[in-house]
Amino acid sequence: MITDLPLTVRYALAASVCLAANYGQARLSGKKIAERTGIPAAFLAKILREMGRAKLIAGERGHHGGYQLTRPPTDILLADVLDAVGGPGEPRSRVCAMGDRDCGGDHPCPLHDLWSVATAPMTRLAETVTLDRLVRLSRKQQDD
Amino acid sequence: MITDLPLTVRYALAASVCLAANYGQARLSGKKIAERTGIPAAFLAKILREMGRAKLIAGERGHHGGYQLTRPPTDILLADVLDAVGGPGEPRSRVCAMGDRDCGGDHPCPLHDLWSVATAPMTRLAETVTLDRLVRLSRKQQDD
DNA sequence: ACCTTAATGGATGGCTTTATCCACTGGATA
DNA sequence: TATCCAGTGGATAAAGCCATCCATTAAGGT
Repeated sequence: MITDLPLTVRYALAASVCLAANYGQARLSGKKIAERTGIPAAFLAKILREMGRAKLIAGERGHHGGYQLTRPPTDILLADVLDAVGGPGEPRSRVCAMGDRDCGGDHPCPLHDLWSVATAPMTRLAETVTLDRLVRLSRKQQDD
Repeated sequence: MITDLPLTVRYALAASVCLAANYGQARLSGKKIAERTGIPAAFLAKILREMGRAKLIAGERGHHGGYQLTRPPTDILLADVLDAVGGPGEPRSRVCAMGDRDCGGDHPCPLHDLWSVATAPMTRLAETVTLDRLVRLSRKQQDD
């Protein structure tokens, strides 16, 4: 319910993992990524462009063109992917869990502390888990 | 970033706490709630209607009309407020953190377990914290 | 050179969210 | 009963998100 991510973000994550699993090998075309992930190709293309602008991936055109991660998957955090498609300068980040505009510091809203604690694991997840780890997890899951 | 709630939800929470703080006293008009919370009055009215349809609050018209909680604040969970304005039948709840449509059970996405664990505290918060508790927290915060 | 492949940029459309406004209804008071 | 107050319902509109399409650009292969 609350824990849903925008589609754009989820697609970006799926595409990143796909590229991470392929790291070191030949480039992956947008079409291939779309096939493997099931993401609508046209929309994926747009998301890949955003990730390219954020220097997270690099696209090469032409015959053996396609996309590649610009850094090894061990160096890319989920937060990097999130920033690439969500930010920078997201609309609501500075506003607290309740409507309060000047929440924080002097006049925290009643939810403030509870919320911070409850959301910390998610933030921490994004800031510590690498693409490499997701790839390894996905390989492990295919074994059973 | 990811931990943001839709404005509608945050306004609903703020209004609920406002009404909870007033529980047992005279009804609160939409205008008063708007003043106290800083929420745009017209938009708040719409949200209050939704909460009314969900039987969370009851509106009375006329001279001393206004809104009241239908149950004591000790009986209302944050999840109740969330459901009132968000649900039932939210769009994406059934889809996992990555794009995977048939994530879960047999073929969980690589993020599945990590995500479940990381989001559990938020879900738990919503399902255990009452409006009464928020009111008591806010009173406490005014003491300093 | 020409054709194919494939990324890139921008235009477009539909849907949802955010927000406002108006007409109507119901209750209280004078 | 006239009038004011205040919730209710629906129409409307602007902004953002989801998604598609097309023209352009660049690189390889023939």
